[in-house]
Amino acid sequence: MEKRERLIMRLKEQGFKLTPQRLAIIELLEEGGHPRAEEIYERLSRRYPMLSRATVYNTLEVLKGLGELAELRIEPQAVRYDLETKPHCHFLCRRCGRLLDLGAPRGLERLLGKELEGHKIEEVQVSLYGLCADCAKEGQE
Amino acid sequence: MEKRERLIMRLKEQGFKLTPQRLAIIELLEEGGHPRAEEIYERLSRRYPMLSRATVYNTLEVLKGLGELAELRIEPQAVRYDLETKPHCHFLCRRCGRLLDLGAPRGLERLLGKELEGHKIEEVQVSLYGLCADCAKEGQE
DNA sequence: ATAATTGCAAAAGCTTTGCACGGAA
DNA sequence: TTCCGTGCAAAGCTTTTGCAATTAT
Repeated sequence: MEKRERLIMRLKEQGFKLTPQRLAIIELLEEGGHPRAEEIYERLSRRYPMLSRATVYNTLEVLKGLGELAELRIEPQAVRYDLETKPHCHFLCRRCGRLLDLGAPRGLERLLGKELEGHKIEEVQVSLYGLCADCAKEGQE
Repeated sequence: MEKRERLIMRLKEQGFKLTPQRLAIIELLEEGGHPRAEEIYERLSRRYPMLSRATVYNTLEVLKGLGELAELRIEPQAVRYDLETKPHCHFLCRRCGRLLDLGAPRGLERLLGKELEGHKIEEVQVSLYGLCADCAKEGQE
Protein backbone atom coordinates (compact mmCIF):
# COMPACT_ATOMS: atom_id res chain seq x y z
CA MET A 1 0.00 0.00 0.00
CA GLU A 2 1.18 3.48 -0.77
CA LYS A 3 2.04 5.76 2.10
CA ARG A 4 -0.47 8.22 0.71
CA GLU A 5 -3.38 5.82 0.99
CA ARG A 6 -2.36 4.76 4.44
CA LEU A 7 -2.26 8.37 5.64
CA ILE A 8 -5.64 9.17 4.15
CA MET A 9 -7.09 6.14 5.87
CA ARG A 10 -5.59 7.05 9.22
CA LEU A 11 -6.79 10.65 8.96
CA LYS A 12 -10.38 9.62 8.35
CA GLU A 13 -10.16 6.89 10.95
CA GLN A 14 -9.25 9.50 13.55
CA GLY A 15 -11.91 11.97 12.53
CA PHE A 16 -9.61 14.38 10.73
CA LYS A 17 -10.76 15.90 7.50
CA LEU A 18 -9.03 15.40 4.21
CA THR A 19 -8.56 18.68 2.40
CA PRO A 20 -6.79 19.50 -0.87
CA GLN A 21 -4.10 21.28 1.13
CA ARG A 22 -3.47 18.25 3.31
CA LEU A 23 -3.39 15.97 0.33
CA ALA A 24 -0.86 18.19 -1.42
CA ILE A 25 1.34 18.29 1.66
CA ILE A 26 1.20 14.52 2.01
CA GLU A 27 2.11 14.03 -1.64
CA LEU A 28 5.03 16.38 -1.32
CA LEU A 29 6.25 14.58 1.80
CA GLU A 30 5.94 11.31 -0.05
CA GLU A 31 8.64 12.44 -2.45
CA GLY A 32 11.10 12.32 0.41
CA GLY A 33 13.82 14.90 0.46
CA HIS A 34 13.21 15.78 4.11
CA PRO A 35 11.73 19.22 3.47
CA ARG A 36 11.48 21.99 6.03
CA ALA A 37 8.08 23.56 6.69
CA GLU A 38 9.09 26.69 4.85
CA GLU A 39 10.13 24.60 1.86
CA ILE A 40 6.78 22.84 1.80
CA TYR A 41 4.99 26.16 1.98
CA GLU A 42 7.08 27.70 -0.76
CA ARG A 43 6.79 24.82 -3.20
CA LEU A 44 3.06 24.39 -2.73
CA SER A 45 2.41 28.11 -2.90
CA ARG A 46 3.05 28.00 -6.62
CA ARG A 47 0.09 25.70 -7.19
CA TYR A 48 -2.04 26.94 -4.32
CA PRO A 49 -1.30 30.63 -3.98
CA MET A 50 -3.79 30.98 -1.17
CA LEU A 51 -2.07 28.38 0.99
CA SER A 52 -1.00 29.63 4.39
CA ARG A 53 1.88 28.68 6.60
CA ALA A 54 -0.53 27.99 9.44
CA THR A 55 -2.11 25.21 7.40
CA VAL A 56 1.25 23.67 6.67
CA TYR A 57 2.20 23.63 10.33
CA ASN A 58 -1.24 22.44 11.32
CA THR A 59 -1.07 19.48 8.94
CA LEU A 60 2.43 18.55 10.01
CA GLU A 61 1.24 18.63 13.61
CA VAL A 62 -1.64 16.29 12.81
CA LEU A 63 0.60 13.81 11.03
CA LYS A 64 3.07 13.89 13.90
CA GLY A 65 0.22 13.22 16.30
CA LEU A 66 -0.74 10.16 14.30
CA GLY A 67 2.81 8.91 14.62
CA GLU A 68 3.15 9.01 10.85
CA LEU A 69 5.71 11.79 10.58
CA ALA A 70 9.15 12.11 12.10
CA GLU A 71 10.48 15.50 13.03
CA LEU A 72 14.22 15.59 12.36
CA ARG A 73 16.10 17.82 14.74
CA ILE A 74 19.34 17.76 12.82
CA GLU A 75 19.88 21.37 11.77
CA PRO A 76 19.93 24.20 14.31
CA GLN A 77 17.86 26.49 12.10
CA ALA A 78 14.81 24.42 11.31
CA VAL A 79 13.08 21.09 11.68
CA ARG A 80 12.99 18.72 8.72
CA TYR A 81 10.25 16.17 8.15
CA ASP A 82 10.35 12.52 7.17
CA LEU A 83 7.45 10.14 6.51
CA GLU A 84 9.78 7.26 7.34
CA THR A 85 9.23 6.82 11.06
CA LYS A 86 11.28 3.67 11.61
CA PRO A 87 14.56 4.75 13.23
CA HIS A 88 17.39 5.20 10.77
CA CYS A 89 20.50 7.35 10.48
CA HIS A 90 20.66 10.67 8.68
CA PHE A 91 23.63 12.42 7.16
CA LEU A 92 23.76 16.18 6.72
CA CYS A 93 26.41 17.55 4.36
CA ARG A 94 27.94 20.74 5.69
CA ARG A 95 28.80 21.89 2.18
CA CYS A 96 25.72 21.31 0.02
CA GLY A 97 23.23 21.00 2.87
CA ARG A 98 21.67 17.83 1.49
CA LEU A 99 20.14 15.48 4.00
CA LEU A 100 20.64 11.85 3.11
CA ASP A 101 19.20 8.65 4.52
CA LEU A 102 21.66 6.10 5.77
CA GLY A 103 20.68 2.63 6.83
CA ALA A 104 19.92 1.66 10.39
CA PRO A 105 22.54 -0.28 12.33
CA ARG A 106 21.14 -3.57 13.55
CA GLY A 107 19.76 -2.94 17.01
CA LEU A 108 18.73 0.66 16.52
CA GLU A 109 15.06 -0.18 16.19
CA ARG A 110 15.23 -2.59 19.09
CA LEU A 111 16.09 0.34 21.39
CA LEU A 112 12.51 1.59 21.26
CA GLY A 113 10.52 0.63 24.32
CA LYS A 114 13.65 -0.46 26.16
CA GLU A 115 15.06 1.19 29.25
CA LEU A 116 18.54 2.65 29.44
CA GLU A 117 19.75 3.42 32.95
CA GLY A 118 16.10 3.54 33.98
CA HIS A 119 15.02 5.93 31.23
CA LYS A 120 12.29 4.74 28.92
CA ILE A 121 13.27 5.19 25.27
CA GLU A 122 10.47 6.26 22.92
CA GLU A 123 12.37 7.79 20.05
CA VAL A 124 15.86 7.64 18.62
CA GLN A 125 17.65 9.99 16.28
CA VAL A 126 21.12 9.40 14.92
CA SER A 127 22.58 12.36 13.07
CA LEU A 128 25.86 12.26 11.19
CA TYR A 129 27.56 15.35 9.86
CA GLY A 130 30.38 15.82 7.37
CA LEU A 131 31.07 15.95 3.66
CA CYS A 132 28.89 13.89 1.35
CA ALA A 133 30.45 11.76 -1.36
CA ASP A 134 29.77 14.31 -4.10
CA CYS A 135 31.17 17.25 -2.17
CA ALA A 136 34.19 15.28 -1.02
CA LYS A 137 35.05 14.58 -4.66
CA GLU A 138 34.44 18.02 -6.14
CA GLY A 139 35.49 20.48 -3.53
CA GLN A 140 38.40 18.69 -1.93
CA GLU A 141 37.33 20.37 1.33
CA MET B 1 44.07 19.84 33.76
CA GLU B 2 40.77 21.64 34.20
CA LYS B 3 38.68 22.34 31.15
CA ARG B 4 38.74 25.99 32.10
CA GLU B 5 42.52 26.25 31.94
CA ARG B 6 42.63 24.34 28.71
CA LEU B 7 40.13 26.71 27.09
CA ILE B 8 41.99 29.80 28.31
CA MET B 9 45.19 28.40 26.85
CA ARG B 10 43.59 27.62 23.52
CA LEU B 11 41.98 31.04 23.29
CA LYS B 12 45.29 32.85 23.82
CA GLU B 13 47.09 30.42 21.57
CA GLN B 14 44.76 31.38 18.73
CA GLY B 15 44.96 35.11 19.33
CA PHE B 16 41.54 35.45 20.96
CA LYS B 17 41.18 37.75 23.90
CA LEU B 18 40.16 36.61 27.34
CA THR B 19 37.49 38.89 28.75
CA PRO B 20 35.56 38.66 32.02
CA GLN B 21 32.45 37.84 30.01
CA ARG B 22 34.12 34.96 28.24
CA LEU B 23 35.55 33.64 31.46
CA ALA B 24 32.13 33.70 33.08
CA ILE B 25 30.57 31.89 30.15
CA ILE B 26 33.26 29.23 30.22
CA GLU B 27 32.81 28.72 33.95
CA LEU B 28 29.09 28.35 33.53
CA LEU B 29 29.54 25.85 30.71
CA GLU B 30 31.96 23.93 32.91
CA GLU B 31 29.12 23.19 35.30
CA GLY B 32 27.51 21.06 32.63
CA GLY B 33 23.75 21.02 32.43
CA HIS B 34 23.72 21.64 28.68
CA PRO B 35 22.43 25.21 28.84
CA ARG B 36 20.79 27.07 25.99
CA ALA B 37 22.19 30.46 24.96
CA GLU B 38 19.27 32.25 26.53
CA GLU B 39 19.84 30.37 29.78
CA ILE B 40 23.49 31.41 29.82
CA TYR B 41 22.52 35.00 29.16
CA GLU B 42 19.88 35.04 31.83
CA ARG B 43 21.95 33.43 34.57
CA LEU B 44 24.98 35.62 33.92
CA SER B 45 22.90 38.77 33.63
CA ARG B 46 22.38 38.71 37.37
CA ARG B 47 26.08 39.17 38.04
CA TYR B 48 26.87 41.16 34.91
CA PRO B 49 23.81 43.28 34.19
CA MET B 50 25.49 44.88 31.19
CA LEU B 51 26.10 41.57 29.46
CA SER B 52 24.58 41.30 26.02
CA ARG B 53 23.22 38.36 24.12
CA ALA B 54 25.55 39.18 21.24
CA THR B 55 28.52 38.51 23.48
CA VAL B 56 27.11 35.18 24.58
CA TYR B 57 26.58 34.07 21.00
CA ASN B 58 29.96 35.44 19.97
CA THR B 59 31.76 33.48 22.66
CA LEU B 60 29.88 30.29 21.90
CA GLU B 61 30.85 30.73 18.25
CA VAL B 62 34.51 31.12 19.16
CA LEU B 63 34.51 28.01 21.32
CA LYS B 64 32.75 26.03 18.60
CA GLY B 65 35.38 27.22 16.15
CA LEU B 66 38.11 25.91 18.43
CA GLY B 67 36.37 22.54 18.46
CA GLU B 68 35.94 22.84 22.19
CA LEU B 69 32.16 23.13 22.30
CA ALA B 70 29.48 20.83 20.94
CA GLU B 71 26.22 22.24 19.73
CA LEU B 72 23.42 19.82 20.59
CA ARG B 73 20.62 19.83 18.06
CA ILE B 74 18.25 17.80 20.12
CA GLU B 75 15.32 20.16 20.78
CA PRO B 76 13.46 21.88 17.95
CA GLN B 77 13.27 25.18 19.84
CA ALA B 78 16.88 25.88 20.68
CA VAL B 79 20.44 24.64 20.58
CA ARG B 80 22.03 23.35 23.78
CA TYR B 81 25.75 23.47 24.48
CA ASP B 82 28.14 20.90 25.87
CA LEU B 83 31.85 21.24 26.62
CA GLU B 84 32.17 17.49 26.27
CA THR B 85 33.02 17.09 22.59
CA LYS B 86 33.70 13.36 22.51
CA PRO B 87 30.66 11.67 20.96
CA HIS B 88 28.18 10.36 23.49
CA CYS B 89 24.44 9.81 23.69
CA HIS B 90 21.97 12.29 25.11
CA PHE B 91 18.56 11.68 26.54
CA LEU B 92 15.85 14.32 26.58
CA CYS B 93 12.88 13.75 28.88
CA ARG B 94 9.64 14.84 27.27
CA ARG B 95 8.07 15.44 30.66
CA CYS B 96 10.60 17.38 32.74
CA GLY B 97 12.74 18.57 29.86
CA ARG B 98 15.98 17.52 31.48
CA LEU B 99 18.84 16.62 29.17
CA LEU B 100 20.94 13.75 30.50
CA ASP B 101 24.24 12.30 29.38
CA LEU B 102 24.25 8.65 28.56
CA GLY B 103 27.39 6.70 27.84
CA ALA B 104 28.75 6.11 24.37
CA PRO B 105 28.28 2.68 22.81
CA ARG B 106 31.59 1.14 21.88
CA GLY B 107 32.32 2.14 18.32
CA LEU B 108 30.59 5.49 18.35
CA GLU B 109 33.81 7.45 18.59
CA ARG B 110 35.45 5.29 16.00
CA LEU B 111 32.94 6.53 13.42
CA LEU B 112 34.68 9.90 13.25
CA GLY B 113 36.92 10.25 10.24
CA LYS B 114 35.48 7.11 8.67
CA GLU B 115 33.47 6.97 5.48
CA LEU B 116 29.94 5.60 5.28
CA GLU B 117 28.69 4.96 1.77
CA GLY B 118 31.29 7.45 0.57
CA HIS B 119 30.31 10.18 2.99
CA LYS B 120 33.02 11.45 5.30
CA ILE B 121 31.84 11.51 8.92
CA GLU B 122 33.03 14.46 10.99
CA GLU B 123 30.48 14.60 13.76
CA VAL B 124 27.99 12.26 15.37
CA GLN B 125 24.97 12.98 17.52
CA VAL B 126 22.78 10.33 19.08
CA SER B 127 19.62 11.69 20.66
CA LEU B 128 17.22 9.59 22.66
CA TYR B 129 13.79 10.78 23.72
CA GLY B 130 11.31 9.47 26.24
CA LEU B 131 10.55 9.49 29.95
CA CYS B 132 13.45 9.74 32.39
CA ALA B 133 13.65 7.44 35.37
CA ASP B 134 12.28 10.04 37.80
CA CYS B 135 9.33 10.98 35.61
CA ALA B 136 8.53 7.37 34.81
CA LYS B 137 8.24 6.68 38.55
CA GLU B 138 6.26 9.75 39.58
CA GLY B 139 3.92 10.52 36.75
CA GLN B 140 3.11 7.04 35.49
CA GLU B 141 2.90 8.62 32.03
C1' DA C 1 48.76 51.38 19.84
C1' DT C 2 45.63 48.55 17.67
C1' DA C 3 42.87 45.11 16.60
C1' DA C 4 39.50 42.33 18.84
C1' DT C 5 35.38 42.53 21.67
C1' DT C 6 31.54 44.55 23.73
C1' DG C 7 26.64 46.37 24.17
C1' DC C 8 22.77 47.97 22.06
C1' DA C 9 19.16 47.84 18.97
C1' DA C 10 17.27 46.34 14.94
C1' DA C 11 16.47 42.65 11.89
C1' DA C 12 15.98 38.01 10.25
C1' DG C 13 14.10 33.26 10.45
C1' DC C 14 11.18 29.70 12.08
C1' DT C 15 7.08 28.65 14.50
C1' DT C 16 2.81 29.66 17.10
C1' DT C 17 -1.51 31.84 18.01
C1' DG C 18 -6.16 34.30 17.67
C1' DC C 19 -9.94 34.91 15.07
C1' DA C 20 -13.54 35.18 11.59
C1' DC C 21 -14.78 32.87 7.49
C1' DG C 22 -15.57 28.77 4.73
C1' DG C 23 -16.11 23.99 3.61
C1' DA C 24 -16.17 18.76 4.56
C1' DA C 25 -18.91 15.27 6.59
C1' DT D 1 -25.94 21.81 10.68
C1' DT D 2 -21.82 21.35 13.01
C1' DC D 3 -17.29 21.44 13.73
C1' DC D 4 -13.01 21.24 11.82
C1' DG D 5 -9.79 23.53 8.92
C1' DT D 6 -8.21 27.57 6.51
C1' DG D 7 -6.05 32.07 5.66
C1' DC D 8 -4.39 36.17 7.40
C1' DA D 9 -1.84 38.88 10.37
C1' DA D 10 0.42 39.57 14.48
C1' DA D 11 3.31 37.96 17.96
C1' DG D 12 6.96 34.93 20.16
C1' DC D 13 11.47 32.97 20.27
C1' DT D 14 16.04 32.12 19.00
C1' DT D 15 19.80 33.80 16.54
C1' DT D 16 22.30 37.21 13.56
C1' DT D 17 24.02 41.63 12.21
C1' DG D 18 25.78 46.62 12.03
C1' DC D 19 28.08 49.95 14.37
C1' DA D 20 30.19 53.04 17.65
C1' DA D 21 32.49 52.75 21.99
C1' DT D 22 35.52 50.06 24.87
C1' DT D 23 39.23 47.05 26.32
C1' DA D 24 42.76 43.20 26.40
C1' DT D 25 47.21 42.42 24.80
